[in-house]
Amino acid sequence: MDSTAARNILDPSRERLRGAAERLLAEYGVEGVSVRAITSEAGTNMAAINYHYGGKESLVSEVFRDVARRTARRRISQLDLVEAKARAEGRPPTLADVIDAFLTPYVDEADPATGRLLTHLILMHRIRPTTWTREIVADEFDPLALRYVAALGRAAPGLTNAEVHWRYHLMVGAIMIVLTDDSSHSRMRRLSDGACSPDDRAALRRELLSFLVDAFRGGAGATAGEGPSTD
Amino acid sequence: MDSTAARNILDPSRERLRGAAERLLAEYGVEGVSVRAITSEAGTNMAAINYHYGGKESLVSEVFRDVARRTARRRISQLDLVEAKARAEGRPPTLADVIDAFLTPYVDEADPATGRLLTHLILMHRIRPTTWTREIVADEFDPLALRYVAALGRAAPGLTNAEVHWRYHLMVGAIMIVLTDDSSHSRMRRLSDGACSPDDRAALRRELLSFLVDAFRGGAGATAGEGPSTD
DNA sequence: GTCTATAACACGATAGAC
DNA sequence: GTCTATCGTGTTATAGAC
Repeated sequence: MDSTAARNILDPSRERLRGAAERLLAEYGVEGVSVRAITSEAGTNMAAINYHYGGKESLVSEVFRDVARRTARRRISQLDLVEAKARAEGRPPTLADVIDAFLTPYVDEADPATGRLLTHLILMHRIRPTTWTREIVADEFDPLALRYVAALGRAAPGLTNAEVHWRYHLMVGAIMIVLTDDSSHSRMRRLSDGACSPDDRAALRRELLSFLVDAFRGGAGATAGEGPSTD
Repeated sequence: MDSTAARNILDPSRERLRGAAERLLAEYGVEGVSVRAITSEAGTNMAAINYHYGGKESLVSEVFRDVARRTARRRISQLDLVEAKARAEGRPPTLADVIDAFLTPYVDEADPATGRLLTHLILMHRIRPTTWTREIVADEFDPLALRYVAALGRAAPGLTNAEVHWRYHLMVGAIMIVLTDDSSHSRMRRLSDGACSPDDRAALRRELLSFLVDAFRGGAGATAGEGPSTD
């Protein structure tokens, strides 16, 4: 058994392609990565990508689907956790509990590449939706979203069902923008003269949480009356 | 003077290229539109794009810069308006006034293409920042952002300077996500079973405004105390 | 100032040897 | 299962006629 054979058994080229694609996609995005770059990073030849996956698109969609599924699972189990805890204490989960559960898989991400792939997928889908981004979002995130919308609705009884839906999406947008503030050229750091930085994960979590809790709680009675004065 | 000359005087190929680029970029995005498509739409030959603009990138960056500048101007003048009105009434602008001024150029956009170009620019910059997206955002939007941050800070005295900065960016994210919910495949409509739709511009404005007013007012005293129960 | 024609290159996909 | 070599198509950029 020569060394090539040994390497291939331990880490066959199919898996190496996946790993390479995941690394490169997180850094450069779909349009920024060629099959040549992937196969070169993986140490295989170009044909391998078509042999194992049937084409670039299948490979990247598989990578993104996996990331989406992984994150959705973490979010679901996080919600299970806070709901079980609240039930054990004989109270409904608070708004902060639910929002925090939603945030945790993003903010606590040990592997930053996962977060980047995820934001990349979602923003890509917003800019130019394709069949495969639509399928991934619908398959992997729709059930998750419905569970959270239900939980948020219970925790914010002052909001109508439609309001909770609107605010769920607005929440996702807020999270996306702050997670994609490129830390080496952070716009927020520049504008705030250093007072805010996306690298400060504790602050990020704290600010997101308080912003969102405020945003979801407002509807619970406190807000009536202040419209723009032009009304 | 033949008809070609007449057409060229009234609408020279340089201008036709700009118009074509603007239309196509709004619909298909930078990576989705080729030089061939632009020149074909403009009724010129391929070389014209290099002759007049020096390349595809220069053309698209010029288009995006113009859109950014146009929107920034509208936002600034909208803020001037509410500040003047408030001053005339001897009161500071309310949170709702300021946020509504920020929203208006997006939501009331008569030309939907402008809004699409704008969200496209911003999300593109988030996914894969390039030198030219960075320059446009910094040049055209930074002064605007600082003015709004200052106005928001005055209207929400309960928030620290850093909190206002954080929330400004979170606000932008919320706006972006809801403005890019593709109306022909709206995720929000699907998840809410039709209760929310991005086509309902009045609802969009109303929900955005109430969400954001709640989010910015929360810090003004009402929020202390409710952290996630895991604290 | 505008056009045709084409250069020079990068891309993804594939055929066929091993 | 892996490789080399190449095909066909796309891209931007440019040279040169008018």
